[in-house]
Amino acid sequence: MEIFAKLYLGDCREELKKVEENSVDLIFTSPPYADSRNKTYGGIKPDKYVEWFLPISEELLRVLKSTGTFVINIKEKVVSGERHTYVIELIMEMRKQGWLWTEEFMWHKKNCYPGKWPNRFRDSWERLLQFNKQKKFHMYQEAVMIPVGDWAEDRLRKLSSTDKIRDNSSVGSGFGKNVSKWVGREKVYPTNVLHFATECSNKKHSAVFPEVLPEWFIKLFTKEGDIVLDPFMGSGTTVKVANRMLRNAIGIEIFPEYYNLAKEQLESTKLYLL
Amino acid sequence: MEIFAKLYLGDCREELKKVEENSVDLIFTSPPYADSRNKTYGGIKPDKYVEWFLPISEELLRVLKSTGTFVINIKEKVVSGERHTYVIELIMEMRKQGWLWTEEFMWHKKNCYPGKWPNRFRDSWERLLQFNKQKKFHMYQEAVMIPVGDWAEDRLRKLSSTDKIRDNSSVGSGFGKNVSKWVGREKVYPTNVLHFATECSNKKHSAVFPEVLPEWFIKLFTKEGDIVLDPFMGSGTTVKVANRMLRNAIGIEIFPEYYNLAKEQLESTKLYLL
DNA sequence: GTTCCGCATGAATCGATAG
DNA sequence: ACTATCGATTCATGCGGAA
Repeated sequence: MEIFAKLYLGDCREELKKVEENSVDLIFTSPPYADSRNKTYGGIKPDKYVEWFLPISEELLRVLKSTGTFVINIKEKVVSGERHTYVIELIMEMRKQGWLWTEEFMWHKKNCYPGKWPNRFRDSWERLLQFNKQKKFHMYQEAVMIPVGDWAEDRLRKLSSTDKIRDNSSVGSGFGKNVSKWVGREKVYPTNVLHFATECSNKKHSAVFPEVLPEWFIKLFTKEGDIVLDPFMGSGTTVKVANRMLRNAIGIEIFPEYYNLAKEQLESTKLYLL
Repeated sequence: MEIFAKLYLGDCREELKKVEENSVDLIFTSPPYADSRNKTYGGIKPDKYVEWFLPISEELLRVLKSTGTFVINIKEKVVSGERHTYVIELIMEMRKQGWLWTEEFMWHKKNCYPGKWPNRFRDSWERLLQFNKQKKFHMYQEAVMIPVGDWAEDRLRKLSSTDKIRDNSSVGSGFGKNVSKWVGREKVYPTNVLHFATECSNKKHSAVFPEVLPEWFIKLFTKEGDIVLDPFMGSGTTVKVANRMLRNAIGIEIFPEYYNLAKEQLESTKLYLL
């Protein structure tokens, strides 16, 4: 099977027009949060966030297959002591565009940012909003089943990325090495709460989310040969994981430095696939 | 110290009028979810939920002290394949009433209800929305500190003596440099994600939330002798826990059977206090 | 070849200070 | 009064070099 990765350098509001309608199986993305990544996206103000995003979600609605899924990773920031409402406003407005707000998954970040304040604790969770175009969509629940018992989460978390790469070819999907240890164990379906640590530490580039996050949703909502889109590619975590899992990938990134980084990483993934 | 428990039988829209304004330190409640508990509040339809709740939150705003906190345990249900929007609409509307949406805590239900559906997984989290009347409110963070993570045990135990002596002034403000700061520390502040199992005991009445849930918020937002209010008392979990923790309690319940159950349970708590 | 330890680094938030 | 910048505060993780 020939797997492609199409990368576009530019503003996704423009670049998305090049993507064919009803062609994408899964959109997984983490758009710049309000007031962050100022240099690349001009630092969207919280009050302007919905207005800024709606034209993009309109395009995403166009390119997604009717059976496809859109998963967006987002969290509202605190503005003058309050949680801002732009995320929940966005949900309301996207529904007016025709999106169905199917589910809200919870990403529990085990290693959240530290800090102490007189009026709040550390924020250790983010939203993963699932949107669909219709009630019936493709979902491969068996692909993300987990062994009974809570030890599984720990095992998965501690697998190094090299371990995962090495064994992917033989297993075809996901978490590789430890699969052998699951044989004979009873498996259950997971819940809508995901426990993953962020990848910080001193790598050359640290992504905003760990590879296991897009991996989980790619397994759940696509099969091999499907098309995965990330309109805010960043350093290309989603695209890279998609290709490794034998899904086609489309990535858009406005910032040349990130775009090039993504391209480099894809090269090494390609070599691995051969 | 004399601790009271005032229980009212009736519709909280009426009974709340009997509560003095600016008198309550913490409101902790889990209102009937849309379409559930049909017999008590007439089975509020999801589309009417906000409209139904706003007069109540208006009264709650009146009775709460300016330094007090309102915590509401709620989760939107699925209606025709979508998460309904009544919860996020409620947030928007309560802000118009003057409430500040300070924070959204996450209750991760470790043993959530079993089940399987073709297009979604088990729902294992609920929202705990924190509202306040002003930016400054009472919060006793030290009361809910938790043991430090396992990482510390392994690592700090073996710190060399030079590491322990090393002063931080020479290195600047780097937190990581200064590991010695963590020697002897056993407690850290929690995050905004709470991991509590639901109580599935075989009592006659199963509460909608475990006792540790109101306990955690009562510890965090009140001190002994303060007043805790639950306008949807149910079988009285919040009221009972409050009294046991030497906080005064006010509870309102519309359904006589629950009201009586709460009264019974309070009697035994009283005996315990003596 | 393990295990152990030093260390940088996070989608943070508040309060004070400065323009 | 309203915005921009800066310092202070705080944990958990994985990499890489050392034992």
